[in-house]
Amino acid sequence: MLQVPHIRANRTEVLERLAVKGFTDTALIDQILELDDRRKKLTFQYDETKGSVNAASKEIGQLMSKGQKDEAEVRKQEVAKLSEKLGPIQDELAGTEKELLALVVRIPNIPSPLVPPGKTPEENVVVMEGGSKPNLHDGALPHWELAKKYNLIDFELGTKITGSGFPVYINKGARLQRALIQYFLDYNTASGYQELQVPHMVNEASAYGTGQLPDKEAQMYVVPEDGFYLIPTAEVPLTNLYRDELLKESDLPVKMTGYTPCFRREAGSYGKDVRGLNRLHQFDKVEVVQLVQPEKSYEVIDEMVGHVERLLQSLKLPYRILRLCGGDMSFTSALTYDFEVYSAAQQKWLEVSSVSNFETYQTNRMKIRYKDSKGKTQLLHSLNGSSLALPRILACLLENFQTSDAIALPEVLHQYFGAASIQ
RNA sequence: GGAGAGAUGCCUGAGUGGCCGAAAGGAACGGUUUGCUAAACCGUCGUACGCCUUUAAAGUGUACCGAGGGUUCGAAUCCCUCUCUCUCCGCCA
Repeated sequence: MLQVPHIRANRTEVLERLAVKGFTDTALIDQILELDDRRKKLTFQYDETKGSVNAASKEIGQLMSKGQKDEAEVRKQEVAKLSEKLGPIQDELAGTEKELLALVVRIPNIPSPLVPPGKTPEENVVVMEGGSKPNLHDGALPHWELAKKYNLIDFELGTKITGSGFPVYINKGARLQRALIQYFLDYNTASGYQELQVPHMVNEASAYGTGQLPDKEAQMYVVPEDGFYLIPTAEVPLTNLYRDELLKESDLPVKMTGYTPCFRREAGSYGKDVRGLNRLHQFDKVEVVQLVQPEKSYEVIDEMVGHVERLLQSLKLPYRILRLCGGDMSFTSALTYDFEVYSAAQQKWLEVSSVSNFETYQTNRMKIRYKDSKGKTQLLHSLNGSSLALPRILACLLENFQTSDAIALPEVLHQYFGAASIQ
């Protein structure tokens, strides 16, 4: 969430920038500033009153120890009266703070000046296109047909044991998936990311910390009996590892990577977009997360984009990088690059990674801070990206590298997969 | 799941109603000393939110001793609820 003092100091600019994301609720901003004023006034009132009570209480203690009981009794009566005022102030203050928080979380992150204007995905800016689209032979198949032909994935079986959107990977399909995970993790750790295995369920505080709650509750699977949420991405547990931490500058940058399954309800999805591996309720993903000094985060996002780009290049997949426009980027992001790979048989681009800088939006909520060289405590910037989401990569590998009687895998995978092709 | 013990600052650990934002030791940081390392000595060593202030610093107030409530003029300390950790037993990959 945004920092109220920042909104106060830059009200006009904040509003201008938020408009890029389609946020124009000036009234909300002003309401927040008013509530914050009230909060300050009440805090002052409470502190003053409580200060008097504390001082008087100390006197009573001294009177008692001197044996002046009568005088102490008189003072007690006075202080009790003063104390009575405290309760209502405290209640009002708590109410104000709660109300304030509820409003502040409704403001999206401020888009960076790099964010192009626009409302729809069509207005995203292609900043890079790489690799080349294959010329498929006649009778080339979409990946769900290939998965059947080579017995790699059984979608019906998944439906039987769980439901649609939960495929079962079989034999070489399972092995290829494992090879990709291994390759991606190795690739990330070679760049200095620390590998972590984290829980696949998180508590409410964690889901709140990265912004899944309160807004996106409907997108998550919930275990109500234990108050847990199945993670929609490794970003949630990984970033929350540092919740409420105060880091030293020497701890930075924090670079983490982890493989996890991701669970998404995808309520409202339907149609051909969900065909095959295009959109699943459970899928595997390797994620990278960084926590860095504010002045470095835009340098770091470029570095992360380059990191993911080289990974895609190594897989020999045609890809493009989009800088998302204000209307298409997520609520919590300040700048996002999406990576898409070309699914040759479906003849469409599939998103396989999303690299974002959240600046202090997440860390303010999670209180992830560090002490800078001057000894000043300030919020870190958080960034994350996928490197990479598995199913769509798998789909593109199958489709793009198919021949009439095999799938010829890119070279980097041969060793991990244990073969050069799927027959 | 049953029984018991516990939760204090970066760590260890004292504190059972006012003199406690909190002893002591360690770590860390700064300095002095030093041929180097080490040691010794001196100093610093929480966070948040207010107020004051031209920003900052300084100053000052309030809150925080697992979380939430309660008793009291006054709570780390007493009471209630919850969460978590540890030990033993049971169960188990």
